[in-house]
Amino acid sequence: MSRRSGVLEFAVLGLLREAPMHGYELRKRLNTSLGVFRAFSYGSLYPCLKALVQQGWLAEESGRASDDPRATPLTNRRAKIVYRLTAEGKERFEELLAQTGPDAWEDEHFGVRFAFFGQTSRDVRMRVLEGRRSRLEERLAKMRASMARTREKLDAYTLELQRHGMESVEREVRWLNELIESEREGQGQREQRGPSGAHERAGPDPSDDSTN
Amino acid sequence: MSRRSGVLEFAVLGLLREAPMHGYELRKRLNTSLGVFRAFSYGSLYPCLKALVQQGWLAEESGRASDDPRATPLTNRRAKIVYRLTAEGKERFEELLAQTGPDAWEDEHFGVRFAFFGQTSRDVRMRVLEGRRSRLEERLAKMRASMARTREKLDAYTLELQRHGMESVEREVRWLNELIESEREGQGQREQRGPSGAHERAGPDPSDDSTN
DNA sequence: TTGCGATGTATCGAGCTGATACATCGACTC
DNA sequence: GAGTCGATGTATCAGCTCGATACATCGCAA
Repeated sequence: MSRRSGVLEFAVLGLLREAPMHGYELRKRLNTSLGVFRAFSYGSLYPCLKALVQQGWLAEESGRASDDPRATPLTNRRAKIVYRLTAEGKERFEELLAQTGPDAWEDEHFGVRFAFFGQTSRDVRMRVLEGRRSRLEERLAKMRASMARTREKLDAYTLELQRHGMESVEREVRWLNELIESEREGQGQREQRGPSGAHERAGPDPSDDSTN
Repeated sequence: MSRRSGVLEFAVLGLLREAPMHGYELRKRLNTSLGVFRAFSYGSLYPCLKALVQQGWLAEESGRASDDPRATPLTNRRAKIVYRLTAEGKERFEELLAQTGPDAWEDEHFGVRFAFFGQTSRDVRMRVLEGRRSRLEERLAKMRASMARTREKLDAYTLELQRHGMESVEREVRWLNELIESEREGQGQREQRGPSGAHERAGPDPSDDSTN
């Protein structure tokens, strides 16, 4: 339950806060909603769920189809194990939400933190966004220094790769700037639940309205 | 030596092709030159080096500072172990370079492959670039479908995260398009060693000319 | 009724990371 | 010249993650 699985813990608690769920669905949500940046496997998820139950933050609501007390998840006809957030788990999540330490803006954590921004205060959001931005600016500085140092020695393709990498980071900084600006504008007004139209762009192609 | 370490193997062979090096320097190069996308730790590198020596692709040129035959890396005053590519290793690298299978355009491999584009033929470059592009377009299609399916159910921040993620992928596709176009333009002309000015942008801030 | 893909829980080997240990070197300070 | 500090350099390990896989049921369609 260290660095990486801390993210998983956070995401699981956050998702279960909205509604009880079983492992399979939890994993699907993780890898679609939040999963553009992160992917988790069953090999991580199931042990994590067990650990969270152990901690008392989750409770199992075994949806047994059979009354047979001998039934186990393997022998039982259909053994969904539904997980529900306990009061302690809710507290734990609030606690994690309020944390704005450096962990919150590292690559591994930031995406998931952002996905749950709607459940926290603007103070916290601002701190995380600004922390992330300064983290990326540090990285940019290093990349620039490194490129200045090595630019002559490098292959054209290697250079192009570095250029593209740097542009990606620069782009993310611009994105953060817009978000921060958007949070600032919201100040004093009603407590709003999202970035205020920093991007008013068109949605995905409406011809693709598959409900599949 | 499977999926992931295959990347490390490739990168090590490629770097040593230019010049013999010892582990420490190898790792520095890995995490600056190619390292915008990937990072490798000693825990991966040293075992990999040993395995490559085992395979006969690398040879150790122990730069012993002492003549004492009892000297080991630990007791010796300064035990650099310089690795050199053998003829077999060179062959192996050519073989890997020529591979254009699906592996070559997955997230883990593509960056490193690209960094060594200068050492391969345009045919191979085209296949890898186009493979990568279609891979990303698949992903885009899935993301669009997923967004169309869930857009109403989602929090504004989650949506914004997905939007940003999708834009990142779209941006990479545009980059690939430019590169492919650039390779096509080079067709028939001299075998050129890099992307032909798809990006003529200014370099990093020239005020930062630290030689450090 | 047979086959297939989605749903669902669970485990394992292989591999990677961050931390750490140990040791030397050059440069700097006091 | 003694002490400190950061860079250089090799090496290992606990802990964690992933991809693959096993097993079982369900719904559906040919």
